Amino acid sequence: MNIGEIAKRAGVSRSTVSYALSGKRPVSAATAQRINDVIDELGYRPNASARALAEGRTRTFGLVIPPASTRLTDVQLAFVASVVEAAATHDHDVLLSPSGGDHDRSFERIVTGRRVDGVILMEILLQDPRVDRLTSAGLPFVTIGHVADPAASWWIDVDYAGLITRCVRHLADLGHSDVVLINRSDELVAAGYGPALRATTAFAETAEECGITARTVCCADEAAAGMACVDEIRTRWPDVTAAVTINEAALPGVQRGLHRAGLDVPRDFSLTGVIADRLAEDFHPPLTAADVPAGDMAQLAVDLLLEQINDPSATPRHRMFAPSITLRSSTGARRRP
Amino acid sequence: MNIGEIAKRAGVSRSTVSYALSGKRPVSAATAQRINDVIDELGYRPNASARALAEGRTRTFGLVIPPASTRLTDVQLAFVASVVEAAATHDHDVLLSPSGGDHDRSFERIVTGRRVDGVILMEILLQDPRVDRLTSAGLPFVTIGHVADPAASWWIDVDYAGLITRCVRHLADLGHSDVVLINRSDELVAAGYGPALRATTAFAETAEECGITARTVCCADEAAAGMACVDEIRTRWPDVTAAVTINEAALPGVQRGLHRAGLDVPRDFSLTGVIADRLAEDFHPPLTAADVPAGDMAQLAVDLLLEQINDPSATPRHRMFAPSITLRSSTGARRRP
DNA sequence: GCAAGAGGTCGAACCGGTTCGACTTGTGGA
DNA sequence: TCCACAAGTCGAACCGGTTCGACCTCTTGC
Repeated sequence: MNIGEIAKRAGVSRSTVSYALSGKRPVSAATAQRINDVIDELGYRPNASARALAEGRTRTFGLVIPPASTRLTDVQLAFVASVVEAAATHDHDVLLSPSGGDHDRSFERIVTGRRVDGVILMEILLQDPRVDRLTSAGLPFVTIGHVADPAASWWIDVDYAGLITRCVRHLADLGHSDVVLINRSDELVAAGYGPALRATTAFAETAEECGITARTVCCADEAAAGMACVDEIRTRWPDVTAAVTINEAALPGVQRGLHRAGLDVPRDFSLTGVIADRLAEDFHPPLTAADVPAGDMAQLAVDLLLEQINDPSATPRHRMFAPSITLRSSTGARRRP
Repeated sequence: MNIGEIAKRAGVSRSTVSYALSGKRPVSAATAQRINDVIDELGYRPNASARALAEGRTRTFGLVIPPASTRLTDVQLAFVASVVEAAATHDHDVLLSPSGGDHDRSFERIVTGRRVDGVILMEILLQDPRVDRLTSAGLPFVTIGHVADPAASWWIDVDYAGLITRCVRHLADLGHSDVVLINRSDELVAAGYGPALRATTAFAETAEECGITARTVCCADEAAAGMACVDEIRTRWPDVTAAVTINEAALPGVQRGLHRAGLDVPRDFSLTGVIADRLAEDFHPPLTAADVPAGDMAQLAVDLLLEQINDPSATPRHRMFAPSITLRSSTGARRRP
């Protein structure tokens, strides 16, 4: 069931079979027909490892996901699924590699072992050792989020700053004068996670511009933390009447915390942020939020990666996504007591 | 940066380098030292494709997931993450393949191209063409869920029948006499999705045994359907006071539907079923449910697959998981009107 | 003192593809 | 009529590893 067997049965040489399959050199119609008949009869498909070895490309991408310990958010999950789908349309496969934590062996294996032609890195930090590693290994990659020097690499990002600005303005327009940003975890902020930093800055700036009071709180990526976070907000800043969040995973807890505190959304408290559309719609009430276009981002990430693989000397391209904010029903005018 | 280069610099033959690396034949301490020095200096790692070609094994598993269009449930997501992690501890990688929809090219590529040493199949049907395909290709595989002839293949499953039975008895003990099973989608049931069928049967049988009235309704895997489903239940069978579900994805909608109908859980309506623990805990109120041990299942799936790969003639093994039901606060005594 | 066997190393073959150079044959233009 | 060139095919080299058989040397046991 290898190419030699096909060649023998079709009465041609191995190279002719290869050319018939790839079309890189002309093959007579009669020969091609005979070869195809044999292939169909035997259900032959070339061995991927052999092909990869000879061609020097594996037709596989690596997708580096956050470690399994941190549960994937809805946006991330949608992104992963879409990457696999987009890769499939280009006849490529996707190798998963959890990163951070102890799983750096997996990352190393993929990078050094030449298992993949390129890598998509999720959740990168402003200073990310994995980026340096890929650069020194000369392996094409696209990051979700950008690093210190935006012009030097290929990336896709969400304009967190712009979105947060719009969320804050929206709340200010509704009359809120004390708002809080529910950020992602302390550790992530400390590690230099771009979206968290940009959100913080934009939040503070826009609040000042609108003349309203801004508070910020970090919250681990889990429901329990979200609940605790609401308690913290209530006790530290009882005047806060609205929250903006980029922490999807904490949302169920936030919701529960508000409910337990006897606060109705949006009557007593407004809630908005950057949230996957499916999640935002599933909430009750449905959340006014910036819907991250995970599918489009995945598609583009794959396209950029392929572009880079096909032309290693191409100049880096990138793209900032600025999704619009969808008005649903979790934000409302501030009630004047 | 290939094995020949290492050999040259260390002043030995390529085979000696190979043996030094694999330990399959003894190499003198001095030689080994020299080779390792060179390897460290150059940061050499063997090319995965070449190794796969020579060894006849790729050290990669295929994980066949439901297509991207159907959003993964929490249990499924946890399972995927755990499979990747378990594979990593054995120095294996995981190739993702969405299947079921149009993406069977991806499945075919993985199977026929010998890209993987074995496959883990999620969400299989009682009659599943992919199982036949893998069998005829002679590729080791483990299924999550079992097929018609349980003794003939390797699988892991959750004892849906047993769990549903316990859920129903639990509700019966609490005094409920009209209960409904919120099953997964019509299509899945029609396609012969095992868990859905077993749940249906067990539900009906246990209800009869307990002398209570049982209703069953199918519900698509999404929140909106869950909400519609509650409406349907309320209008068709107003006497129903409790629900058992195996449909995680519909839960947010079910919850919202109950809330809109003015029903408090568990005061007016009890809710239980087979649900990922994290999801059950994040609900309000937290759900009394059978917690599917996704992590353990993933670990075992990987172990079984490796066992099969290492000894293709081994007799099939399987395991039925019967998680216990965790009492939380979504079930309560039926209120006698 | 010698055979048996273990330790250590090498060269060559092999895994299953792709690709290059060369060869043959047929065709059209000068 | 002859040449140039395209079409069609083949054999060999190559990609980067692993593994087998053979060889040499040094112990060890009888």
